[in-house]
Amino acid sequence: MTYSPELLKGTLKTIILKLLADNKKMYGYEITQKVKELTRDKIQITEGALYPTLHALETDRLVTTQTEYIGKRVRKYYSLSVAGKAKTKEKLNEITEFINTMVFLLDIKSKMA
Amino acid sequence: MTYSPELLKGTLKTIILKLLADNKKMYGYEITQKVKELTRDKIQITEGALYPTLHALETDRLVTTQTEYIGKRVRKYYSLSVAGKAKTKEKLNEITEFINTMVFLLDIKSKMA
DNA sequence: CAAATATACATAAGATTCTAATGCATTTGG
DNA sequence: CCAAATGCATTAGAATCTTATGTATATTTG
Repeated sequence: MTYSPELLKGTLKTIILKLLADNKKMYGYEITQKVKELTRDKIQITEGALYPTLHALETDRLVTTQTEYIGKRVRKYYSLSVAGKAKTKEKLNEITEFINTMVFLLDIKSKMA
Repeated sequence: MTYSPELLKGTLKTIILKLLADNKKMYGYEITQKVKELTRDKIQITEGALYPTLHALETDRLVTTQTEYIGKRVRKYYSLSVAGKAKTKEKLNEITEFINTMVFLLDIKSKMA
């Protein structure tokens, strides 16, 4: 990871929810690869963080799952529930506000449009 | 705190360094009040997080300290060392890159300059 | 003027959330 | 054929917070 890993803390759940909102259904390994690809290797989700988080989302009924077999190998797909979609909006609003606050507080110049 | 507290994790050291870069010398309580004021109460630094972090910065020689007495009450001022100034730049670059990555990944509309 | 609030430092227990390590099994590519 | 990739999962330990507690002085307010 390029960043100090502690910066990522608290953002993982939101990242997963956002990806599921955009992609309807994804499995764990696919999520790690998608994040790696989208961030050009800058964010690498570790399995020790990913799976417990996915299980927590399931426990909280924010996602539903369906297991498929690709040959003999299992693949567990995750999809947002209705509650999950609401939670995603909530989390995205929260992180947006947080980022705006940090940008102001730290006087960050962005390269973005 | 308005945000989920876990979002703040990893940002505290950078916030403190940035304030010290802008203000030459500050004491602990002053830092908490300045952050509260600048973020309109959205970020409240707790003492349990603040003082250990200040002590860690001192241990790492990123800040120097001087103690003053206001009447009988002690006040411990912190100032950036040369190494601390370099570290501040480093940390600000890191968090800037991180925020840019998150903005892209989560498709956030930011208010960045 | 007494009591509440604010100022100012500090530490400790416990919660949360991650990384690193480990484990198991299947599939693909050179 | 065998190393790397795919795919799931758990656990020990690290890092970084919150909440609670402790101590003391100064100021504001009813």
